[in-house]
Amino acid sequence: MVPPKTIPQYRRLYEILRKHISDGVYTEGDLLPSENELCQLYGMTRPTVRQSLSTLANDGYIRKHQGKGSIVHNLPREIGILSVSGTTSAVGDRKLKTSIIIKPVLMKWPDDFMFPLTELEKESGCIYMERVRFLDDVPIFYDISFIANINLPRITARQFENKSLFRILRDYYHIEIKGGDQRIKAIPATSKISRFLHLKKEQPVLHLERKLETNNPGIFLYSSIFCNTEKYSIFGRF
Amino acid sequence: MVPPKTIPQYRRLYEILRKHISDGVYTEGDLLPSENELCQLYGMTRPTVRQSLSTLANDGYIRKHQGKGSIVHNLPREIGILSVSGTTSAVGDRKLKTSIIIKPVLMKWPDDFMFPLTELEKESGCIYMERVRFLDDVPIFYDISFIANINLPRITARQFENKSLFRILRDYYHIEIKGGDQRIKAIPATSKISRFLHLKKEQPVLHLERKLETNNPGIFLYSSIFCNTEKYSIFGRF
DNA sequence: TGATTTAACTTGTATTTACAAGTAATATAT
DNA sequence: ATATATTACTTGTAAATACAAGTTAAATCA
Repeated sequence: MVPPKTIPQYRRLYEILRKHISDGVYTEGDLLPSENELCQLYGMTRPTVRQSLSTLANDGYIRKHQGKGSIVHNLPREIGILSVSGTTSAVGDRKLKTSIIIKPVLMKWPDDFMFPLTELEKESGCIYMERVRFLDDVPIFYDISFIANINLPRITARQFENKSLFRILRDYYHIEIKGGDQRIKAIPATSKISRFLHLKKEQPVLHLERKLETNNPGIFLYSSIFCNTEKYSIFGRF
Repeated sequence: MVPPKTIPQYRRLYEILRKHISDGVYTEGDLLPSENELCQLYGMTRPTVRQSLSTLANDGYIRKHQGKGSIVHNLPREIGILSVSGTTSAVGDRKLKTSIIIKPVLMKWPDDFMFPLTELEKESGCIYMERVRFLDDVPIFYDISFIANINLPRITARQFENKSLFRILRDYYHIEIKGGDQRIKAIPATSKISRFLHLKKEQPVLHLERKLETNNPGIFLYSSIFCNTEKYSIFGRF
């Protein structure tokens, strides 16, 4: 479905080590093999290995200490669900069940949209959808997503039930999320939000407004996410 | 006060470019000089220049596009105040005025502390302080800070009025913040919080619980921050 | 003119080499 | 036995080099 790309070596090692950490091969506090050992083990040179390790450190999986080594720092993502920095960690996503509130529809952009739009985006209209995501049958996220209707044929006809929006975009349209900005606020739940998240009205919810960048320079994915943080928190690293 | 250290070249270039961006020498959307040009301009090799640029990209100051170049992305930190990822950006700190609620005092750690503590930390007791930070005379942050009382002679006697806690720690005790974890929640304001942040009781506030790491492996700085996000948001990048 | 190819850029990935600086355990001297 | 110095690790910084891959604009061809 997607053209097979050659994965860079440093990325390969990154994925291997990340998997080992989340699988528990290495656990909290463990010392990773030294950079030179990793070079030998995986047949790479040190700069390449270092690129893997610095990405891992950036995403919060390890801490590097000069003279000591790389120490595993597996913060409890499974509970924290959503990482604020670093890759949007599909880790926590595994346990999330998604239910579609409004299937993808084509519509005009809202007036006073949360982020400024380019002319191209404005005149293209947007694909709109609403979802609620559950953890252990408790609603945690109420997501509203927007994406400009540019080069997305038949997207409103796709099956979103089991696949994430990210996967649909990647598999059918070769659109990959590369990063983004977000704003975070605490707001009182509106009646709509409280209904979807099973909360009382006016109860505090976390509101994230995100602009995600893709490998296609003109195409952004916008989302407005309301989180029930009564039981779970959002994690971040810096 | 602090022993002068040699600053790495890549760090030097990072600071120069960061300053240029926040000073407006380069503005949003501008193309930075190419890597090779920067090499010539500052007499470094490309790997060194690239290290500067990737740090800038990580902190959200630029976006890199293969084949195009590095594009300035100066998100409005001045309004956003506090960055969630990246260096804790003293940028926004400049405009913040601090008022001390409780001067640093030595006390026992609270029971049920927000993060697990080491034995050494527990038996050392903690330095405790409370502050409120204002932007344009509007209270934005209510900070509660904890730090283990290890190798911090006379800290309770220091003048905190104009200096940030970070600066005190760095200048007098050679303690540098290297990174950290945080949890984010939306909670209703308690009466205490609402008083300090000039909000109504039960109004939503953002609650950040942070564990900051220092260059001293055993010493962490903990803080519990309550944010008034009515007018301003917290920014993040990922 | 208009479409296509080419060339000249840009950043991305990777190797090799060298030395600096921090850490920890071992060996040595007192 | 206790400091002190050495040594053998670790990661950090930096250079020089090469080619891959994406972008853009100029040159070429129809």
